[in-house]
Amino acid sequence: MSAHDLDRTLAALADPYRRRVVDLLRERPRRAGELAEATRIAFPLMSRHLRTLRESGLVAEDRDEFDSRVRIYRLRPQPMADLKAWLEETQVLWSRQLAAFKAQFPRSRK
Amino acid sequence: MSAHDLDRTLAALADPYRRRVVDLLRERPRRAGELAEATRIAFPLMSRHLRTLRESGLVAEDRDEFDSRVRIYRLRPQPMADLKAWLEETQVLWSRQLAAFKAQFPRSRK
DNA sequence: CCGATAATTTCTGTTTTTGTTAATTATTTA
DNA sequence: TAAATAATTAACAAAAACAGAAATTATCGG
Repeated sequence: MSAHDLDRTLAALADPYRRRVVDLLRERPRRAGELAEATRIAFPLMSRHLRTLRESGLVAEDRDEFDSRVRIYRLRPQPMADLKAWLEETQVLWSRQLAAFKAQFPRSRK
Repeated sequence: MSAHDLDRTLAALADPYRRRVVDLLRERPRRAGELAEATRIAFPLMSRHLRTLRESGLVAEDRDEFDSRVRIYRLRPQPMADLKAWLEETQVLWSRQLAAFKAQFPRSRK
């Protein structure tokens, strides 16, 4: 996972509509049209947001097995897992900072 | 923590320079000028990125105790903790999806 | 094959964000 | 108090992201 990937993930998640889509998809996969209606935006607009999400790797598209006009979107776990890993790394370095700080003032303040 | 806050956090993190700053700050607090030099960008540009980070709540600014021209930036934990919580919520809903899916096909595929 | 449906792409104008350079503010030091 | 330093704000041009409307593609059902 490169730093560049994290950028794309974060940029994709930074839009309110797109985060709304992710919020919907984490419950279950949904059709493109369903996402547009639930979000109250025009189809073409949703379509472009979905493309952005696809290109960032956050979602994937399947076709409905009975009607292949219908595109079903689902969340892909990897990008968000990578993001979470980065956040966790931050927290590790953080607690290390805190430890170093405490070591400077060893006298506990009881 | 509102959805709006998450947007600001994500938007702030979505820029490569700003993420570089966060990467530097998670090791230890640093002076504004130090951040500009380490990132190889002009001071005014860094200054604006720092403002964005400040406004998102990701960093805070202190003055050096001996020279108050110097501004020292440090990371604030809350926004990233909130973001992590959102990611974890996603993973919970996720595993629920997976469980529901498995329940539909109870026959394990030995 | 034809009309209807699901969704995407293209085109275009607008707003936001980004980077540069110049000017400004606040503080320290001589 | 004047020069130097640390950093920010202001002004402006270039680049990118956004949203709406129209046109296009692919597939289904009769």
